[in-house]
Amino acid sequence: MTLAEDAIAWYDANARDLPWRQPDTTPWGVLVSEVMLQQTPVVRVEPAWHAWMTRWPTPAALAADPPSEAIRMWGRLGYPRRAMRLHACAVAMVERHGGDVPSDLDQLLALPGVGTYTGRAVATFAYGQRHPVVDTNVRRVVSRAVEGKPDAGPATTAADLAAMEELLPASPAVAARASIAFMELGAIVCTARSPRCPSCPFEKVCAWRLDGSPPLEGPSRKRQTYAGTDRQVRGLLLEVLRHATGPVPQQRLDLVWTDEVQRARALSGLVEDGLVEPFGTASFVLAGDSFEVQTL
DNA sequence: GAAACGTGGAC
DNA sequence: TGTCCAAGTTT
Repeated sequence: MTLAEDAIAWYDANARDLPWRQPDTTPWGVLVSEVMLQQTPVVRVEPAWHAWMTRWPTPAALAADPPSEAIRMWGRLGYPRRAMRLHACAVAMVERHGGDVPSDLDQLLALPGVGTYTGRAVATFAYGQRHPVVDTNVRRVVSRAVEGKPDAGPATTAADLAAMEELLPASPAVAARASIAFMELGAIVCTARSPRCPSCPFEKVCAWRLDGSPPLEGPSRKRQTYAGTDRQVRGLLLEVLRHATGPVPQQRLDLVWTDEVQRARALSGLVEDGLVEPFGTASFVLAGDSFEVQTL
């Protein structure tokens, strides 16, 4: 048995029943799920995906609404630029591809918000093509099982794709199955913390396991703390704008953060990013919001 | 290639 | 309680 075959057998018996994996899911549904899942856990994506697909069953439906509605619908999934790019992506698909999600990898990669992972994921899972699909789960599984390292180092796209290519069966359909199986394995068994090795189909062949599961050595790279960052301030500002039923006066936004310099920087950042627009002289709205001018 | 970019749950 | 982590992309 190859690693891919083991993984597929395990997947067939243990895969989660996720809505975007249903056979009747459209390529658009797959694309939406992939974008929502970028850095966001499955449990938070599921309800958001259902709501999104109900409101906008096609790219054309989303493209017909302003980006502000996409940003609102995104809610608290995080990284709201993804909502904006998904909207831009829908507009681009209407313009370039007649409202269809393209099946060609290069055309996918040319869309806003679609990078190396997402493009290959859609080409593979929505269209059944044969491409290595490498996300953080796959990188960790390959790193441990094949290379014997406790965890994947920094992403090296070309090398990561080549490593996964080595493990991929020849048949496109089976290769797609292998990719989703590796991802699922990394998500629920070969996890970053406390991997469930006794439940792993690779337990007897995993290079890391055979080496005694050595821990990661050296100090872990420091992560940026969230509290007090511009990101937090942007989040607070956007939260107010999402709930707005009209233009939000500057004075209202001033309440979310006391540091004026940082507050101004965060707001101008949101405007530069295209998430927020000035409205009149001293108010702001989500990009694309068109409120009636208030009359006294 | 590093840094920026949200949010919430688990340990 | 604070750190770590979650199907990445863009600049």
